[in-house]
Amino acid sequence: MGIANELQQTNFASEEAKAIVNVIFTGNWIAYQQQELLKPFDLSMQQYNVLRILRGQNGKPMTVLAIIERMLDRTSNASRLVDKLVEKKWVLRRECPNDRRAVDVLILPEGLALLQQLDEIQNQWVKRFEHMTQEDLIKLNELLDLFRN
Amino acid sequence: MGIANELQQTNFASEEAKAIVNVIFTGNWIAYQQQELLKPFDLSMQQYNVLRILRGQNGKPMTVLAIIERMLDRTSNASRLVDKLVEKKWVLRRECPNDRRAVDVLILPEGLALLQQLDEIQNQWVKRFEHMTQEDLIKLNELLDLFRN
DNA sequence: TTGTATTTAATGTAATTACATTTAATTTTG
DNA sequence: CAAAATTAAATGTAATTACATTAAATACAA
Repeated sequence: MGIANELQQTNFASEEAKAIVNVIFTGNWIAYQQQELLKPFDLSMQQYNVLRILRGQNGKPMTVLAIIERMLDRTSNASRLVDKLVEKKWVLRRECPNDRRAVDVLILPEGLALLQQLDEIQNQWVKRFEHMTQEDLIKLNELLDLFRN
Repeated sequence: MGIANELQQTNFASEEAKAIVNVIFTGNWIAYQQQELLKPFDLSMQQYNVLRILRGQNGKPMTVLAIIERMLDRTSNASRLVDKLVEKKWVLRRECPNDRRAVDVLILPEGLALLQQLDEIQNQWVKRFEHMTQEDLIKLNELLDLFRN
């Protein structure tokens, strides 16, 4: 018996206590699935997140700091994350013209192509949530937002 | 502006896509808070989880494998996790009498006392969810369970 | 029984992460 | 302007984690 079922069975001190464990567990669970999905592309979730942030800029460059500010999972290692993306030729790094301390990062066509490919895979993949109604999903999102205040 | 607000603003491809990001993000967010809460006790979340599993045995020993099976966050490094708990004198490790390959792990009174102290802190801490009704929390737990199928 | 396979835990390792420090550039202040 | 403070990114490091391998004990099969 996995923990997935066990969560329903275990008796928690309170509904709050259960929600805390449930949110963490479900987050890890879905993160793991996403990692598996990205593995064939040699892409970590954080790298994927950075690529999508850069795509959102519509061609405009971003400094490393600006990237960090928008990352879901903030880390001071954004430099090394960008390193990996540069290595794989998905992004370009160059000195920022107005501020020589800063570094501009730009997504390359290869990176955009990769994201497009992943968009399609994700669209297929989310079909696993067909058992949830649109109303369920909206409510879940609302409650998670509420959970964080 | 943090990502917390940004989640509401960003336009996702679908409610499913938003839920995926939301569950992961909220999981990381609450896990971080829990880590901060445990930090003064020099206890990681995984160690805390193992201690609670052992408490659940009501004094009966468990093998490392049995612990792994019940862990929220499965890892093959349970050996090293138990190492840390032994170092801190919260648990006892001894050869399993019926199977000399296996190792029995037992929570010590010091470990139980630590957990009791943490129970109280957690009870105080969950008050931060007072803005959610009991009904909200139950619904959230249901939807998370549904999300995992 | 004896050799093979399996099980249990520990260990080796490479990569990742968190946290602090460093380096270089810019801004602020006197 | 010059010195001090701040900022941006990179780097060093120690700890953690994931994954594979090892070592020892047990189970199984010929």
